[in-house]
Amino acid sequence: MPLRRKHHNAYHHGDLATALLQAVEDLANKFGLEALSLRACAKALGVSPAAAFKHYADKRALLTAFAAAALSDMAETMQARRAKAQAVGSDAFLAVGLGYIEFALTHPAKFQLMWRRDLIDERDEAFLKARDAMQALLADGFAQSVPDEDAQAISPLELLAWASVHGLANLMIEGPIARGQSLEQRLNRARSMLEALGPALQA
Amino acid sequence: MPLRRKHHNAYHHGDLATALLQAVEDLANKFGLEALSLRACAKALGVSPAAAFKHYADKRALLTAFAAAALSDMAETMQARRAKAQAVGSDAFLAVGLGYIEFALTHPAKFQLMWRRDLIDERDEAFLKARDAMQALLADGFAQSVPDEDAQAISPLELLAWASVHGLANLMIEGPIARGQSLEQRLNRARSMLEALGPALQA
DNA sequence: GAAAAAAGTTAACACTGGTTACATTTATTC
DNA sequence: GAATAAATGTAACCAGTGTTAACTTTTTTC
Repeated sequence: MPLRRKHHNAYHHGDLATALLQAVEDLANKFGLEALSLRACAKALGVSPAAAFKHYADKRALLTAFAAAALSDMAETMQARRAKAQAVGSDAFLAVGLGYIEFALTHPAKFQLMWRRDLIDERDEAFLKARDAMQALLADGFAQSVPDEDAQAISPLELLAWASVHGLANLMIEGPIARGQSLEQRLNRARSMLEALGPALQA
Repeated sequence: MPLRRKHHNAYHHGDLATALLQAVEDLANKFGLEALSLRACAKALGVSPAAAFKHYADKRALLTAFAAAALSDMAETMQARRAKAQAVGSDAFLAVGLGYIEFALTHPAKFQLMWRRDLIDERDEAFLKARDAMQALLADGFAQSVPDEDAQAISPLELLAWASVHGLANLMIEGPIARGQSLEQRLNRARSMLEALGPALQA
């Protein structure tokens, strides 16, 4: 049964637009990105397949909106981690890197969809804005000790940091690393990896 | 027109089993993994859609065979790189890492499909064998200076090396890094990244 | 309260894709 | 050269998907 809110009964869903975004996440997490379909989302919400088109032009538009929101989410999470670390005085780099990996592991659908060029519209303004914002945050968080000549360019060290957390997230989500282990165990391995990266950052 | 070989005319293809593997690669590289279908492969080979089932139980079996071959290919490539580097006396670690990335960039279909748990049968013996072989090769190539207590376990340093090349490959293939740049330019960035990793390996 | 807008439903279309049953053609075996 | 096996084609089935058109119900507007 859908929730009933002020001014909304069973016929009018209330906020189908955001409910669809949630359905995308739920179904993608349960059955995988490839099994995702508009019809499945509609069915999960108890709504007709055609209803989605009143809120999104097509499937790609829905997934693009989802990806943009996912990017913002991720950026927000990492920003919070960095701020917290700076406040406490602990390693901000480690906090950002771990935040990246933890977000990916706890929100696999969001993390995976935001890279799927075949499923989303990369020219979408909101999406591009969100992606640039996260990229800037990454460069900022990863390269605090490394002075950038060009703020746009990504230095080898920044790239190393980004690639290693990105790669570990992928290896853990769809690869053979740490399969079947708990989130804590995985994060411990991630922390070890990031600590091993330390010497490269001072050099 | 299909090639005609000894004892094979247009009706009997000759070696449809391996031709299908090639078709998988070609179509995946051209149109992406998601656009891949048995029918498209059959059409590309000028063969009926049903013909594939005489050689593979189903679509998944074909893709699994492809993934297993891809893993063997990749392992072979990296082994060759390592041997060459050792013969010349250059950095074997760098050679293996660059080999990983170059293989991924020049054979994106192979690289991407071998991680797609939703498309292949991970319990397949040939596939598992190939994956274990590559994993062993990676650990061996990446961790020459790092003594392993447990040969099965992957040390933080090994993980760092693997994750960074894996991540960079992914960021370059489907991510926003080095988009539109030539293979050489990309490999240069990869080399810079790997060189930045150097200090971590000596520590 | 009537008119218009918004949100949903129903029903269908068009297409794709994997898969199978059965007939047909070529290759191999004895 | 006949019999058998192997390889392919034909045709269809069936389930699923995105999408649209036309109609209905609720909400908002004036």
